[in-house]
Amino acid sequence: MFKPLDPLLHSELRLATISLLISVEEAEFPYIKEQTGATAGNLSVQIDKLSAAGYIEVEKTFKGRRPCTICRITSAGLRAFEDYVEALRSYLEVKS
Amino acid sequence: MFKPLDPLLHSELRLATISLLISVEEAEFPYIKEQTGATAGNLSVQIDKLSAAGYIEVEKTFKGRRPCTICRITSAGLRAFEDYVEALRSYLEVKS
DNA sequence: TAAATAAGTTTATTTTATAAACCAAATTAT
DNA sequence: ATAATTTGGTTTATAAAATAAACTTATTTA
Repeated sequence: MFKPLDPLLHSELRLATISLLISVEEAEFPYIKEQTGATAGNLSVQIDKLSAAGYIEVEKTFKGRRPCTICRITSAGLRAFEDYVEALRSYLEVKS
Repeated sequence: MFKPLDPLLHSELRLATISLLISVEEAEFPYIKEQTGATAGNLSVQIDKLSAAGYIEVEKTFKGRRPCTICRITSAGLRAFEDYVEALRSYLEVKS
């Protein structure tokens, strides 16, 4: 009846982050922070979790001499998102 | 960009419960328990929260001499669900 | 050169979800 | 008849999560 919802994606900030990364090739930490309205600490933690799950890949480089964290969605992340959306349908669709 | 998600509905079991109640006029505790696969304790807690928020109304009666808890969605609950679904779209839709 | 800002990370706190334990009444088995 | 089990829950305790607060290091700007 109700399909289980991947707890890694069923989180407002992580879902927003993945949603963002889907349409954007790659994104830097401050951009994600700005678009989601998250605090840096919260975002840092959630990015770590998405990364640990293999849903995104994180590249830590430098821009000049400032740190620069770049995130990209992985194919596993994309698949997980699609599965999540599919599972959500079981909750949102009107039953006859 | 991303609309906030009502934390009361952004919970697997509470969302399933509301989703069920939308299509069903009313439902008894054991039925919701069976359909959602929840434990009685967990369901009891989540029903209380939905009730405290005014999203459902709970009628505690008896069936013969056994307790019988009947739940119905309220108009506030229906509206909250619709708002939640609308907010979710901002996370699920493909951005140009 | 002192203060403020940027870009994060780490740690602590609060909330939440969930499960475990419990209760009362009714039913079934011995 | 009474002991064990099931039904229909509630209450309390525990585990996990989200979030914020504090901190670090380097860089600008006043």
